Amino acid sequence: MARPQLSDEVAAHVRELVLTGQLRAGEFVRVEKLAEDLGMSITPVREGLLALRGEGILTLAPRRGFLVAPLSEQDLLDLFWVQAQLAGELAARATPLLDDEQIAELGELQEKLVTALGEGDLTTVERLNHEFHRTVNRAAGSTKLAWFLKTATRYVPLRYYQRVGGWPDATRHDHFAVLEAFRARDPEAARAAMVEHIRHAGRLLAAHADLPEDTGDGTTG
Amino acid sequence: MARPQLSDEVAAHVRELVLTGQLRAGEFVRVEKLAEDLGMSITPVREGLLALRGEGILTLAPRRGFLVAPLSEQDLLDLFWVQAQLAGELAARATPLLDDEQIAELGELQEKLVTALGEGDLTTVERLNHEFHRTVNRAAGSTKLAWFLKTATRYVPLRYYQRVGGWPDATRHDHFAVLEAFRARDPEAARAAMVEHIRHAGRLLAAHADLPEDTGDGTTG
DNA sequence: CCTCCATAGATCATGCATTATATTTTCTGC
DNA sequence: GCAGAAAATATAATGCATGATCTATGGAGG
Repeated sequence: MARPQLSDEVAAHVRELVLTGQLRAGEFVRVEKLAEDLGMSITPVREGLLALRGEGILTLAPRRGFLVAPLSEQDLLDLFWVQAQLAGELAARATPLLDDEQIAELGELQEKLVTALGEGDLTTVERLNHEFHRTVNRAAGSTKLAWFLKTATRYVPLRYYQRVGGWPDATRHDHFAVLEAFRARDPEAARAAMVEHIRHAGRLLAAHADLPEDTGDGTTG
Repeated sequence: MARPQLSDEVAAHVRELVLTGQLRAGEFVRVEKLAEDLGMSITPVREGLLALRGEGILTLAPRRGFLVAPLSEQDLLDLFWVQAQLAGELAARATPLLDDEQIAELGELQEKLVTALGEGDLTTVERLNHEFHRTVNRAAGSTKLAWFLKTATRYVPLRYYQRVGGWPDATRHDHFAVLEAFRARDPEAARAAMVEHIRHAGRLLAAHADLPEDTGDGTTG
């Protein structure tokens, strides 16, 4: 697979630029320049930017161009609130659906995570964390909830968690609580543990990111 | 404004086709045919379809085309669950932010709604319902929560509520409960009333729509 | 049953018309 | 004659149409 779907490449590229602060709120995203930078024509670039508008990351001023939507610290907390509610519901739903084998698998993932953390291999920690959550969310079996969760998660830059102080330790701690709830087959405990886990991560990330306190305008696009 | 953004027109058009069942799950959406039907070129059509993929309504099979994503009755209930959580949170946040004037305005909207309902003017009922919610959601002042709510709401076909038996009466009843919570300045009561209102609407809509019980596959796109 | 080829369709590149913004010019009032 | 505003022009970038390329599918032939 050489380069499937150039527009996806554009979306991923620009999303990173925005979330890492290389493109700042209010700035215009020039189609032609992007096309040149990425070595492609403007058509797929425009398509990718339209997709990002759909994600709420860009806004479109007709005949003026695409510009970066404002993102305040409160926005980030709100996004994590959404993530927490969704991940909590998925964990609760997954609880009665997880069989012994799957719970054992989650336990193994967590063991590996602890090991990697001991070795300071944060990239592996982040990968295992991702797998842990993916296993839970798939088990819950709700396409639409998973879709919303994925959308909320897109606001976290790639490979970002490992750079956030305190996150790896928090993850180790929080996952044990989630696992325990699964083993006890207690859906509401699983929900509570998962909600707390996500909000925990959100607080750490919001404190780490350098964002304005609030954007002031209630623009929805 | 003659025809701003053809791709938006495409997205709205196809969204309606899908949600009203004129395009069914698994069917391919042919770009060229759509372009001819709507009297435009294939470029904006493709752009519109990419936007719908971003909404989770279509999926993209590379080099094969766009096809309608499956939507089960459970999916619809899940979407309303999301809607309910978000609308509830927004109502709770709005409660301390609404001033007397805004609450009075909501009361007036509700009075007009009752009147319109008495006259059997369901189109006006739906419009007033929309205004009622919009007022609350704007007052809450969270761009991101509002964005997710809007996205979840897009799965309800336009002018659909008025065709759902029992919805108008349910709305009249439920809105009073929400209003009372606002007047009592009780955020949690407002949340509970709003959650119940949305879930109520969701149950009615799911019962009205003719959808498969479950799609079986856990495809997320 | 496997291979090769024809065809339909998606995907991307390019070009043109349209529109918003910046700049310059012209007009008006003092 | 000069300052400021309004109008006209120039420039730049979007938005759409068209055309070329590439890929996946279905069927004929081995």
